[in-house]
Formats: sequence, structure tokens, C-alpha cells
Amino acid sequence: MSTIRKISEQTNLSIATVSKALNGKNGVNQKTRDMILAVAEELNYQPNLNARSLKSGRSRTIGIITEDFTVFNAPFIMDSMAAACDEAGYHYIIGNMRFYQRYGNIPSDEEESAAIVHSTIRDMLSKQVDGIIYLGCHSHRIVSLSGHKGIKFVCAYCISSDPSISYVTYNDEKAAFEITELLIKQGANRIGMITGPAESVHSINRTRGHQEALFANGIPYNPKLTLAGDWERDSGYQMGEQLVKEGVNAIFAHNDLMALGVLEYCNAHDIAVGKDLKLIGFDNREVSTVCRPMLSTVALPLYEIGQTAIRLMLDILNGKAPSKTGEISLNCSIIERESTKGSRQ
Amino acid sequence: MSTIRKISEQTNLSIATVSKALNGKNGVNQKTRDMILAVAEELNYQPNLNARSLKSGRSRTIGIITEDFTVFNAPFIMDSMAAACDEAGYHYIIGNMRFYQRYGNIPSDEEESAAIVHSTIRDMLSKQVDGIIYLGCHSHRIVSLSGHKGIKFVCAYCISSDPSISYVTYNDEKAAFEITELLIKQGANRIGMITGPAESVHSINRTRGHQEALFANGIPYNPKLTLAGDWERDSGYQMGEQLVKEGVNAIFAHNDLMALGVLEYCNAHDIAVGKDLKLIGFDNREVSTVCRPMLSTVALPLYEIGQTAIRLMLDILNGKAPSKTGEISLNCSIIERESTKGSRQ
DNA sequence: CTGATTATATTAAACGTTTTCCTTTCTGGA
DNA sequence: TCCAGAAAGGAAAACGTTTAATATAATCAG
Repeated sequence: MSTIRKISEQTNLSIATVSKALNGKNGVNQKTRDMILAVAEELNYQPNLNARSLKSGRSRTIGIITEDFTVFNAPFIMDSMAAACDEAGYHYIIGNMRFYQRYGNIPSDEEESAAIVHSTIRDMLSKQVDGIIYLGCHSHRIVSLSGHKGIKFVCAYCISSDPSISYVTYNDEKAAFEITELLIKQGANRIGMITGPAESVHSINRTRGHQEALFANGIPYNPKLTLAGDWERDSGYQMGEQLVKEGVNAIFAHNDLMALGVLEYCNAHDIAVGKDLKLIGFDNREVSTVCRPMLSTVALPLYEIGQTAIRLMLDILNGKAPSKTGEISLNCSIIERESTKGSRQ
Repeated sequence: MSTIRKISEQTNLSIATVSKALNGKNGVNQKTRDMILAVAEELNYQPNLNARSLKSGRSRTIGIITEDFTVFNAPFIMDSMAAACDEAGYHYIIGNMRFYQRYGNIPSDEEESAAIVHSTIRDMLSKQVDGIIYLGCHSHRIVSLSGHKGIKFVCAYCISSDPSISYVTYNDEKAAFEITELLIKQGANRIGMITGPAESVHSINRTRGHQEALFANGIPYNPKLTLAGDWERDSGYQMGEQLVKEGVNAIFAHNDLMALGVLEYCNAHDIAVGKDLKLIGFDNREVSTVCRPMLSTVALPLYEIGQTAIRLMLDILNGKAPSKTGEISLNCSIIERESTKGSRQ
């Protein structure tokens, strides 16, 4: 690996001059600069980022901590973060806590997960990142480690429960509101809802948006038409059956997998989804384009979340951060397909 | 951030002694060692990995270059690589070329993609990685950059066309052979096949395995029953229709999406998949568990590929590499579901 | 042809480690 | 009590940069 010193020897110039030329600083003649760059090119020089970071105290690197690479939305957010870093001339390091691969979910032992988060953060700091983005659903894990020590944090994809930490997430409530209004506009007046587990923040917010839309349209909220699933398809199937027996003419499932369960129940029982029953999911998972009728759903602003989180972090790193903590909630977009249009029937 | 120097001051010991204590080297009294460790703990010391790497010349870091984070199998392989690194006390850095996000595929311009690969490798080298793993389907992009410069390469998920580069991939041919035998055992004697594009290495190998199995079972290969799709569902639908009209009683689609297309055609035309027509896909994508009847398919050894690639790299880094280039081809596993069992009919 | 100014180049210290080599302090056998 | 040898600790150089402070060379107005 060729170093700045080799260039210096080759050109008979001092290391300092070479460094300045390479970094585009002034104080070096254009002619010599060109020469230096040519030699650098010839020697296939690339700077040792470790040395640079060591000396300058800044690594221009953002650490991204993920709960799990393999959670279905994570790669897309990671991707957009990577793109944003590239564009800004920053580097990124991704850490993987493997929560889902190891535990199937967040570790039930609070202390265990906190310890994992803690050691992951230590690891990032060892690598001299300038700031850390927590990417996942469970920001409360990180909170205890936040304020002290002056680490720059941003949460992405979740709300940070620590008021001193900025976050970028998406607006569940608004999406649920819009969905419900869409169903109402298409003539539904008896709308069932299948939520996730009661403790889920997402389900709580989506439920609120749903209720607000009902209220705004003069439809009384009937608690009987709201059932809790467990995010999995089978629960959708079961709850779908119950709701159908309650005589609903539309169902809003809090994710696509449960919506698919509903769809399956309907298909097996000659209920024309899209016509007799409007159905909408959440997440825009691949399966929603693959089932028949195709599922209407809500697409999360994954790309925007990644981009915004990085930009927020860059602002913080460059001292341009908003005086108050950034609380950014991006809009989802509704994707209408056959299950609310009924075009196939 | 506390440094080794702070510990040295706090303990009135030299930097050298502290370093030795921290790294478990001998030449330091147990009592002082304990004291040093206690102070380190108290100061929340974590070593500056950049400085360490700079001094020692080794970063204990493996660079992983992905064609795209969001390609459906990549996160799982990345995950298992991360796990293997963690276990070995190595770090990893993941680079994202964003081929699919940017181009929808590999850039058609060969030079363009080569340039991207090249600059990504340079970037990794700047970060002082000890070795680089190329994770993707298109190793030929990397070949030109390989031999010279003494960079340690391993290809994962693909065959390296450069004979000096070791690789870890999966055995398409064997999987196709086993699939075909499975179909034959279940009574199929007129087996259609839907391949990917003709130039795909995977399709070529799967086709070969298919043909070998036919031959081994005394069934003549009928070229009319092999059609090329484009990996997408719609092509599966169309080719499925043609094959059905050719009177096949089994279809092997080279991926799940195309198999799904076949399934959809069959469902729309009252052909009982699983009974009248055996159908099997490839990839074990989520959709294969979600359609009805559920798709039999082939699961790739994603976890094993990641683990093996890291281990291979570690062997190379530690000089334990096999004298000849490692060419590792891991076995896939067949997942039998309703579309070949016919349990629903 | 000065002297002052500016442009260009160099010196040297520093970043936080690791590691070699050296010095000091112990230990224990004679 | 001495001395050899081992154990414990320290000094200093080095890794590849960046960056102040400084020196040198070029330019130019008077």
C-alpha cells in the first residue's frame, strides 16, 4: 500500500506539501499540485483513513446500529442511509445486534438487550464514529445510554423516548386516518380492524387514527369490530372470520400478513374481496402484490426515513441542528390495489 | 473519550505497562494488572481501534462488498457473516454498491459497473480492511481487480471466474437433480421447466442438473418442455400456460416468482396443483409459504454460505488457507409443501 | 535595486496505540 | 551477604496522517 511518504519521496517534496495537495488546500503551486496528483494516481495511492481519523479526531463516519439486518424493512432503510452518506462524503459502519435471528424477537430479558445495545455502542465508539443512529423499533433500549458522555444520537424508524434524542419515524396515525377515510368513501360503513398486540405503539397509533377518521365522518366507533391479532397471518384468518360474522363490509388490518389471512378466509368462503368486502393492509410487503386480489396497503417512507435520519445526523455533527430536538414524522403513502377497488369482480 | 494515557496518569504507571495489562500480555504483575483493569473500567476506557490498526498494521476487519443490501437474500448472508465475525473477534465493514436500487439490476454498461466495484474496493482498502469478500452474483466484475496488489479476496454466493480467488456458493446442479428426481418419484413423466434468461449461470446449471436426473431415470429430454422466462411472475404465468398446453404433469420453475405465476395460471384454469400438476420453485422466498397451495421449493444455504465465507477468509488471513484455491459448493435443501404433495386436493 | 508582501514549501509535533529494548526491582540459592 | 536470573516496569520509536508555525522563494511597488 503506497503512502503519502512514498509520494513525497518520489516527488522530492515534503510530506506536508503532498498532504495539502491531496486535500485541495491552498499553499501549493498548481504545477506541483498536478504533479503530485499524477504521482498519487500512478502509485494508486489511497489515504489511510485510520491515520487521518486518528490525527484529525473526526472520522467522518456514522455508526448505524440495527436490531437485525434481516427484519424486512431494515435493508431498505440501511440502503438509503448508505446512499445519503455516500452523497455527503461520509462513511458508515453498520452494526447488527441480531435480535431476531438470535431470539426471534427483542430479547425478553430487558437487561440482556440493554447489555447488547451497550456493547454495540462501545464497539462503535471504539471505531471512532462521529455519531450513532439507532435503527429499530425499540428505542427505549437505548435511552439509558444516551445523554451522558456527549454521544450524538439519532433514532430512526422509531420514536425516541428520551426527549433529548432526535428521531425520524413515520406517521402511523395519519396513515390510519387516511385509510379509514378511503374505506368510508368507497361506501364502507361497518369497518372492522385487526390490530397488533395491545402493547404495540404502532397499533395504538393506528387505532387512534382510525377512530378519529370514523369520528370525523360521523360513524360511531364500535369496539366489537376491533380485534387484536399477533401480526401473523393465522391470526388474520381467525379475526377475519369473526369480523365477517359481525357483518363488516371493510377491514383494516394493521399489517399485510394479517390482511392476507383475511383474504384467504374470504377466498375460501366465497366472499368477494374488493366488492363485498374492502380490505386494506399495512407495510406494502411483497406478498401484497402477489396475492389475488392484490392487496391495497400502506407504503412506509423507508427511503425518506433513511435520508432524513442521515441529514439530521449531519446537521447535528456540523452544529446546524435545530435548537429543539428534532421530532420528524414522515408521511406514508396509500397504495390502492384490487382489494379496495374491486376491479376483478 | 478516555485514552490509555489517562489510565497511565491515573495509575502512575507507564503507557507501555498499561497497554500490556490491557492486552493480557505478560510482563506485568497480577496486582497492578487488576488495578489497571479496574481503572480502565472506571474511566469507561475503550481502545481506539484506528490507532491500534495504524500501529499494528492489521485491523482485524473484513470488508464485505454487496451488490445491493436490498436484494432479497443479501441481508441473510450479511447477517451470518456478521455473526461469524463477531464470534471470531473480527470486525466487518459492509459496502453497498446499490446496483439494484440504482439500476434495477447490474449496470448494463460493463465499464460503469467495473468502475463502481473498483472504487468500492479502494474505499475498503482506505479503511485498512485485512481482506475483502465480494457478496453477489456477478463475480466477473471483480476479477480484473483481483490478482495484482495482493489483496485477499473471497467470493460469496457466486463462482469466481478468476481461478486464483476462492469462493463459496451453492450447488445449483445438485439441487435441480434432486428436485427432478423428486418429481419423477411422485409419478411425473412429462416434466416442464421454466428457466431464467439463457445467459444465467444459475439457469444453465439447474438445467444441467435437471437433464442429468432425467437421463438417470431413463426419461428422454424433450427441449419443447423447457422454456425461458425472465425471473418475473408474469413470465411464469405465460410459460406455465404453454407448458400446460404441452401436456406436462410437473413443472420445475427456476425461481419462486415464476412458479407463482404458474400457480396462478393453474388456479385460474382449474388445474389442481399438487394433484394434476406437480410444481416446484426455487429460493424459498416468503411468497412460497403464502400462496395456496403452498409452493414446494429449494432453500439456499444462506447461513452456511456466510459462515463458510468468513471462515475461509480467516483461514486465508491466518495463513491456513488450503494450498489450492478453495471452491466450495454447499448443498441446498428441498422444502416439500403442498404443490408437490397434493395434500389439499 | 530595495524592502515589503505574497505565494510556496518545509519542519516538527501530535493523534493513541503497540512493541522492542532497556532498566530496575525481586527472588532465592550458595 | 552476594550474585545470577527472572520478573516487572519504563523509554522511545513507529504507524500515516494533519496542521500549526516557520522558512524560503517569487513578486512587485516605489
